[in-house]
This record gives sequence, structure tokens and C-alpha cells, in this order.
Amino acid sequence: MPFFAIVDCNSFFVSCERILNPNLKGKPVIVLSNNDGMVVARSTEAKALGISWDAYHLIKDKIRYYDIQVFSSNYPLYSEISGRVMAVLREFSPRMEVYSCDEAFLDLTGIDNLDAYGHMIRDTVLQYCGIPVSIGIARTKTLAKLANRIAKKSPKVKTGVLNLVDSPYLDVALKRVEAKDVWGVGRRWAERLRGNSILTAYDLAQADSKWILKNFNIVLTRTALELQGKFCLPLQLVPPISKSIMHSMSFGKLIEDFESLRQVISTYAAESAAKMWREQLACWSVLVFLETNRFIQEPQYYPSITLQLPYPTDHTGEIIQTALSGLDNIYRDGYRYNKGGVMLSGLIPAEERQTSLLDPYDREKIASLMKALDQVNTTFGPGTLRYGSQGFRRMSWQMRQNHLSSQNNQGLMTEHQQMKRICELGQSTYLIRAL
DNA sequence: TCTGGGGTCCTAGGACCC
DNA sequence: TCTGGGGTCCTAGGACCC
Repeated sequence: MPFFAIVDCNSFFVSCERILNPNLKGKPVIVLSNNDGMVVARSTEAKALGISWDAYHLIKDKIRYYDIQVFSSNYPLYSEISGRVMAVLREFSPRMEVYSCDEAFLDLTGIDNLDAYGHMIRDTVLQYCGIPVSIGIARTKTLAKLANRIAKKSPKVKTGVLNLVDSPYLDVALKRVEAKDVWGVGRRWAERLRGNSILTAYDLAQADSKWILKNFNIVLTRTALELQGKFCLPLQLVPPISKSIMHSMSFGKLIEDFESLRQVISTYAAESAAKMWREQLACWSVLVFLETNRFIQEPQYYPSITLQLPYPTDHTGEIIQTALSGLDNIYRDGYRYNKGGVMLSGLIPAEERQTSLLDPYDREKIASLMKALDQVNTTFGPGTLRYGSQGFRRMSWQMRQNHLSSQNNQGLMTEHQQMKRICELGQSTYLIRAL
């Protein structure tokens, strides 16, 4: 019988900002989404002040009143630190699933003293990465998530580690967690479950699985079985090949003119292509979409179109051209657009492409061009080299980031200085190796 | 002024073929 | 011409996750 741990970084983005600026410890801190639109991460202190998933512009008064520290999201920083945390965790179990940037499942089967091991993991990540984590350990992934939730919330679990393997408190734990807070149960299903008097994780575990299968689906059935301690969800040890790659974002302001939209869509297409290129994939189809702003009273329009390519491609220029022809197709005058995006799908490993005599492009030349492009943009910053259709000036639709950590407290901090700051924390070989 | 971005899986229903 | 079953493929939409 396997044992699983889920290791989850506490308020991850906030913890990352605290590495750059230790003075933030003990203070209420929040991190905002792209465009500084909404709150996406909150320190415990901020949560205690009642800050939740609010629109930033609606809670500005509260932020001023309580002197809450505000940061725009700094994804290069978070992704760097995430990589270091994962490297440390892998030392504790090579059988690991990186579940998100701030969470990983570890297979701890065969470990004797699970409690002690959990504490060791927690202490090591804190020491070497400066990130506090919570850990739940149990016989299934779903139960481990449940244990983790209690470890995070309950004042009784002061150590941040909860082990439910063969625990006499398992039923107590299941009864304490509401069905809506079970991993895999969202708002909609929770409502339907409540209609059938299933209120807690315990109720869900007790429910008849045939009944769940008939009235819901196989996904929820597995969740219920996992709550009974029956292993259904294996670890995903090797990240599967992406099925789709998307770049989409709200614009800095509403866009009415076609030319600006062409620039946005070109830029988003180039972004998607770059992501795809880094994963060494090629795509069969390109989807383009636009959206108006649903929060304001005016004509709404949510068009999208999917374009099939004659051959799988990873050529940015070709993807931009395709996306722009899609834009031609869906664009309508008289709307104010708020958001757009480009999604690439039908992905295959780039090397598996069949070469065709009819293919008008020289794929090898394109590959070296793309490689050079990516290297320049990695070294000198994204967007240093770009296609003409992306535009050359900073445009009003570009992302708002008024609270970047690098500009907040100690003047401008370069990426190099940020990394140096991260390293000052570490006495560890992990960090040195990571550099 | 201002309301995230990026994914996955499952299912129902339509189109099409034999 | 009508009727029907069975199979596959695709797409859209709904649910979930972080």
C-alpha cells in the first residue's frame, strides 16, 4: 500500500516576495494578478484582515487603512524559486509529481517514520529555500490533500505537518472538512451533493459509489473512493506532453481599432509560439479569440475561430500569419474589446514531424532562426527581437504592473540582484548547484 | 480607469459511414 | 425509397484544478 505526501508552499507568491524583502515578515502582504487586476496571493495577516479574491480597485481603501503591502506578480522570480523548491523535494523522493508551481506529490512508500520525515522535509525547504510549506501525508492523493488542508488551517497542527496514515483521527478529519473543500469537488457539485445531504468529506466517503457514478460521473466516483483510502489516482512521474498552449490576457485598456488588435494578437501568437518552441513541440491548429468586457453595460461579442494548418509548425512567423488571418475573420467593427488570446493545439513533438516535399518552408533554416530568436530574447529580455506586426512602441494595451517588487522598496533591482538576494539565504549546495 | 491566466478531463450530441 | 443499428470522429460545453 502506497503512502503519499503533498507538499504545498504557504502563500507562495507572498513568501517569494518576502525572500527579496525580509522586512515583509509578519506584515499583511498581497500579490496581484496580471494587469494588477485581482488579489491572487495573501499572507496570513492579510487573510485575517478579510482580504479574499477581490478586485484590487475595490479594496484600495482597505489596503490604505491597514497599510497592506501590495505587489504585482513577478513570474520570473516565482518560477526561479519554484525550481529550487522542487530540486530540494526531489532529494526526499525521486518518485515525485510536480503538481503546480507551488505543490508537489511525493511517494513516501517504504519510509518508516512518516512524521519525522515530513518534518525533515519541511525544515529543509525552509532552510535552503526560505519558503515555509505545509505537508499532508496519507494513503491516497485525495486524502493527502485533505490532511494538508487541515495542517494549514488548524491551529492545533502547529508544525504544518499532518500524517493521516493509520491515524485514529482519520474519521474526525473527514468529518471536519466540508464536501466543497475536498480536492476534486467544485462549487457546482458541492451544491448538488448538499441537495442529497452530503455535507462533509465523511459523508462523501460513505456514499454509495454506484449511486455517485449514476448521478455524477467517474471523476467524482474516484474522488469518493480515494476518500475511503482506496488508491485510484497514481502519481504522474513524467510530465505529459502539453495538449494545448495558450497565451491570453486582458488588455491594459479597451481596444476599438483593428490595427492595435493586430499588434496584440501578433504579440500573443509570438508568446504562444515561444512557449511551444521551448517545449520542442509543433502544432496543427491555431485558435484566436476576442472578448468584450462583460462587466460593463454595452454590446457584447465573444468570437473565436480555429484554423487548421497544412503541416504542423513551430515557426513563429507562420503562427502569427495564421492568427492574423483568424483575426480578420472574427473582427467586427463597433465593439470595444477587453481581452484576446491565441491557443495552439494538436501538439506533437517537433522532431516527429514528417517532412513533406510540398511544404513551402525549409524547416531546418527555420529551426536555427527560431533558436537564435529565443536566445536573444532569453538573454536580453522578452520582446527584444520581434516581428514587425507586433509593433515597435510600448502600446497602451500592454500590461499594468505598478507594484513590481524590483521597483518597490530598494529602487530598481535587476534580475541578477534578485538572484543574489535569493542566494544570500542559502548556505546550501542545492542553491550553488542550481546556479 | 480598474474584475487573472493557463490548463485537464469527461460527456453529449451531431455528422458521417457501413 | 424507407428504416434501422452500430461504430467512429469531432466539437462544444461543463466540470474541475492551480
